[in-house]
Formats: sequence, C-alpha cells, structure tokens
Amino acid sequence: MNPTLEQVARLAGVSRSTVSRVINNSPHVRPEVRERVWKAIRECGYRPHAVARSLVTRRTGILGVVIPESVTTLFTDPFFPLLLCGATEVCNAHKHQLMLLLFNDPAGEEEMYQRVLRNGYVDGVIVASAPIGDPLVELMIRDGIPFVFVGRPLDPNVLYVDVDNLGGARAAVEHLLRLGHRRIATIAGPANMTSGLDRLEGYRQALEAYHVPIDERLIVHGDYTESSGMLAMQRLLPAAPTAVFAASDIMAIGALKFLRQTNLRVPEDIALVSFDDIPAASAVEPRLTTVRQPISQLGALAVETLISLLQGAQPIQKIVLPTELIVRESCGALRQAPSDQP
Amino acid sequence: MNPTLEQVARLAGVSRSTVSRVINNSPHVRPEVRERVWKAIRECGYRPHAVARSLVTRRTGILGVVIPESVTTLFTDPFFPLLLCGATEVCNAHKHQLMLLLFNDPAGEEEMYQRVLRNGYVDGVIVASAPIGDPLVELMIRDGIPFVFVGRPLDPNVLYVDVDNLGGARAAVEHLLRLGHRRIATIAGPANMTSGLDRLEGYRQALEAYHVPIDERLIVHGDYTESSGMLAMQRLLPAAPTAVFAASDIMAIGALKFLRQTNLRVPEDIALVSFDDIPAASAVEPRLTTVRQPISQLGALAVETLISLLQGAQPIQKIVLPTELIVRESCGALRQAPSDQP
DNA sequence: ACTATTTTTGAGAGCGCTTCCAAAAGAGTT
DNA sequence: AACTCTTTTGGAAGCGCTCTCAAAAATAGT
Repeated sequence: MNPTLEQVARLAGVSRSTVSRVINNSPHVRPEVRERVWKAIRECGYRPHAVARSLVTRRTGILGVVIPESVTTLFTDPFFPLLLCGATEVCNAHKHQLMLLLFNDPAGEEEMYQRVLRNGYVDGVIVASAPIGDPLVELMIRDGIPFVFVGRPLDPNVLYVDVDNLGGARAAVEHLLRLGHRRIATIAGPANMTSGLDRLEGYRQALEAYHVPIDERLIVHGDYTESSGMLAMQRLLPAAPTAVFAASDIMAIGALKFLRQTNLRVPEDIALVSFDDIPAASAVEPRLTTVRQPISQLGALAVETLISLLQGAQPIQKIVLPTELIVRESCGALRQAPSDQP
Repeated sequence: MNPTLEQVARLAGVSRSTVSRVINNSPHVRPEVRERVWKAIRECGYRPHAVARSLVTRRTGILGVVIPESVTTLFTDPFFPLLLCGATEVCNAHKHQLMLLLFNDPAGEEEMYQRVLRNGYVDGVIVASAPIGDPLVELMIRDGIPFVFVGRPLDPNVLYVDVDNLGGARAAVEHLLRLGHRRIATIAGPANMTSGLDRLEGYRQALEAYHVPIDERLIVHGDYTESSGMLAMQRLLPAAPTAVFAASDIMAIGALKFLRQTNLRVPEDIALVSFDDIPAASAVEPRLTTVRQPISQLGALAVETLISLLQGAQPIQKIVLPTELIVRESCGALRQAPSDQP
C-alpha cells in the first residue's frame, strides 16, 4: 500500500495539514519544517493520491478529446494523430492529461457522454471536427461542460480553433486559374462538415474573383475517403474539366487512381490540387500540389485555449490559423520532381 | 451543482445506502423501492461522481497507453492510430477509458511516470513498442503497476501481445527466394526494438532455409523512417542486391524514392518487399508487396488482456498474432496492377 | 399468535486529501 | 515585561461515494 499524508506527517513529526502545505507549495511553512517534511516524503516514497485530491479540488487535470467519427474510418487519416500530437505536447507542459473518447455510432456517443463526460472525470473537452448538428454541443452547453471546438462550429457562441479552409481552398483554385485553367472541377468535402463547406466556398470565391461562371456539374461531393474520390472523379469526367480541386489529399489520391485506370495523365490531361498535405501527398506519383495546414499547432492551441478557459480566463472566441499552398507536380506548374536528398 | 446521492435519497425517501445499492444493481432492494429510487434519479438528473467512487473502490476504469517514442515521429506511422483504434473499441465495450501518455524524451518519461502512473489515476498500463532497455518496465514491476506490453519484451515474465514478426519476415523473404532471388538485402529495423530484431531473424532464417549464405554487407539498419530507408538503399547498392526486404513500408517507400532517383526500376532491376501494409503501401507506384499485420486486433487484445489481469485473472502470458503476405507489384510476381474498382 | 429465519434497510465509518478556523508561536513595540 | 500583530501550525470538517454491521421489516414455520 502506498503511504498516505498521515504517515508522512507522523514520520516528520508534524500534522497532516502541514504536509499538505508542503506538497502544494504553500508559503506558510517554516523552511526548516519544509525541509524535514520533504525528507520524510522522499524517505517513504510518498506520492499524493490524485483521486483523493480531485474529490476536494473538483479538478482532475484530465481533458477529454472527443472525435465524433466512426472509430474505424477515423485513423486512416493522419489528421487526428497529428492533432493529438500537438495537443499532448501542450498537455504535458501544463501537467494535464488527455483522455481519448471515441465511438462508433450516435448511441455510443450518447452513452459516452453520460458515462464519461458527466461523471466528473474530465475537466473539459476538446471536440475535433464534429459534423454539423452533432447533439454533443447542445448537451455540453446545457450541462455547463467547458469545451473547445476544433474546426468551425455553426453555433457562433462556441469557442473554436480552425485552419483557414476558405482561404486555403481559394489559394489552391486561384493557383489553377493563374495556370490558365478555366474548367476547374471540385471534389468537395461532405456537406455536413464545415471544413467541407468552407473549402467549397473558397472554390466558389476563387472562380468568382476570376469571373469564371460556376458550373454545378463541376461540383461533386465526396466524404474524405479514397473510394469517394475515385467515384467523384468518375462522375466528373463527362463534364470535361481540365483541372480538379479535391478537398482532401485522400480523395485526390482516389481520383489519381481512377485517372490512372482511364489512362489520363496528371497533370498533362488533368491538373490536380488538393488539401491537407498528408505524408502520402508527397509519396504518390506525381506528387500532389496541396494546401498544408498546421494541424499539430491546431491541437496545441485547442488545448491551450481549453486550459485557459478552465483557469477562468476569457480566451479568444475564435482562432483561425493560416494555410500554405505547397506546389508540387500534380498541378503542372513544376516540370519535374526536385530531387529529394536522403 | 450536480445532485449527490444524499439528495436523491431524500427525494426518494430512503437512505443514501439504498440509493447506492440501486445504482450498483445490488439484489438486496425491494423492487418497489428500486423503482422509486430510479424515478428520483431520473427526476433530478443524477449521475454518480466517478472520482468519489474511485476513492473508495480504488478503481478508476482508466487505462494508460504509453508510447515511449518521440511524440513527433510517432504519428507519421499509422501503427499507433490503428492500435488505439482497436484498443478503444474494447475499452468502450468494457466501460473503460484510455488515457494517452506520450512524451518527447527520457526526462519526460520519468516525469510522466511519477506524476501520472503513480498517482492512482490509471488502473493499468499498455506499453506500446518500448525500445529495449526502457526503464519503465522495471519501475512498473517495482511499483506493482499492472501492465501489458505490445510487442515482445526482453523480460520473459512480462505479459505481452505481438504480431509474428519473425514468421512474417521469413515469409516475405522466402517469397523472394521462390521468385529466384539469391542476393537479397535487408533494410533492417532499429536494433533497439524487438520488432526490428525479430524481422531480421526472420530474414536470416529464410536464407538459411534456402542454404543461401548470409552476406553482412547486405544488411543495413534503419530506424523505421523514410529518410533512413533512402540512406540504407544508397548504402546497399554497392553490394548489388537483386531484391530488398525492408522491415517497414515507410522505409521501403524511402528506398523506392532513392531507386527512382537513380533510375533503377522496381521490380525489374530490384525487387522490393516490406512489412506493415500501411495505406501508403498500396498508394505508391509500384504498389508494395508487404506483410500485413492485424494492428487494431493487437490493440484490442492488449486491452482485453490488461482488463482480465485487473480482474484478477491469470491471462495468457504471450499472444502472437499471425501475419499475412500481401503480394502486389513491387516484388515482381504480378505483371500489372489489378484494377481497383471505385 | 408467536418465534425463528431471511431479506431489506439505515447509520456510520472511512477512502486520502484540502481548507477553514482557531490556537500557538514568533516578531515587533512600547 | 506586557502588549499587539503577524506568521506558522494543528484540529476538524467535509468532498461523494462504498460497505460493514446491526437494526428493522418481511416471511416462514410451528
């Protein structure tokens, strides 16, 4: 059995309160006593029992990360790993911990909410890319659970951090426009996610800026999966685009595979740009021109925001991080791959 | 403020103990009373306070997942996402939660150990692919923290689940041997990880089985990163291999990139097989022949094992899951890519 | 109807910690 | 030396729950 405060107190010849003060760095302890207590603590290998402490302080230092997407599809996308990566780093710095909260269906979500989010184990929650209309938001607002969104929520009162999906998409499409393309199709993201909507809006704004009329036949929605990208590309071909903007690299890779099957060359026959810059984007042939987003920074800022919210601060309502267009071969702007040095 | 047991008790006109019994499905409650209590619980939206409960039961239902690798490098590999995926699913089924424990350096590891693992917040720990000699193992044994390894540990007393690295590697290399190759090189994994050692041993055994003498110049170690794969390929070329077994897809992709730069064709000039079957393995050109491992099942079994250990069972000491060789174009056995249907 | 047995219930202690409050100990003034 | 003021310390309550134990109620047996 681990030693308790009481035992440390006896060992040091002081009261439980004094040991508690030492542990919590209270200034009201005589240096000499403080030293004696630390010695006793070291001697018996005492570690404070976090659960007991939390019962009093009403704080656990645990942050929930909710990812309202099918557990299985989720992790084919390197988005979440990177997000967790950035989030973890900030958590470590603030001596907090992350609890991973995933589920497969709405029933699982409800169950998780009742069982985990409302039982006092998490101080706050990070909600990563929830689809539009996810019931979680309302529940958490109702129950007063502090949370931060990753990705733009519909409700304007919700704290969030996001990347500039609109600006990034617009930059990608404008890049195609500058290369002379006028029949530019888009494989849009799902209509129930704001990232999908924002990237589509960026596509629209770019075309408008260049006075290119929007042809609805050039817009097909996918769901960020590779197979949906293949399917979308197939459906787009009859509309004879000379270039395609895919709302995600994964879908672009699907499109690429389909084009390869139909013996269409990228970028010669159809130019391709996309969004995300996942590692695979530079592994495929041709390498994808794509919009890079600072995902791990996104996770870091989400945690930062949540922690400052928990500490009673009034954090900035919305944080939007800039994106960057990475030009490679798939758009046709570069002649050949610059050599990668090992 | 959330209601407490006390308040529910008053509302239902019973004692705190009785409400507790109802919550915990004790059989010793009259059905009529049970109904009245449930009604009161629903009425005031009561949720048990898990922290308070844990203080008494000495159980939190939280399992730590420790991944002793650099936070940043870690998530470029889809291994961990998939592992978490399988682990989460089993956790949900058993009403447990996962706490993600990552760090950047040994100091971070030590700090995490003292702060998180010894404070009573986690019931047990899953340690994923710790390098040989990681101090965590000894500490956890010393402090009696229940844990399960993912990947083979050196200490034979540690519970673990692993994939059949040796058998998988052997199958991959034997496949090359059957195709007629005799000068087969390997880009081995890091020497401080048992997965690296086991895959190398599989390579050795395959060659021995075919009476091919082992040429140490054909063995170069990498560290599971793409750049290490490129570098290793470069160093292997002077030894003139006709085929290469890379211990991971990521390294194989690095090798592929290097070969492309030097205008060597795969599989015509050099055949390539690897290990992991990550999504990128079938996205590159040519698609990689590789050993598929049931990663998410690995995570699931790890959690399963840990939970049964926590429940006092005597789980199987070691579980080794089978692997499967996925034959694609990079080994030269297939003429062309079978068409992927969208 | 009365006792013996079983089932249901409530009182109360206690999990390990923080924190309020008051007592004790020092420090500073006259 | 007596007083006040400040700092340090210990006692004790209490966070919300579980669980033992004994009392009360229900049931069974005669």
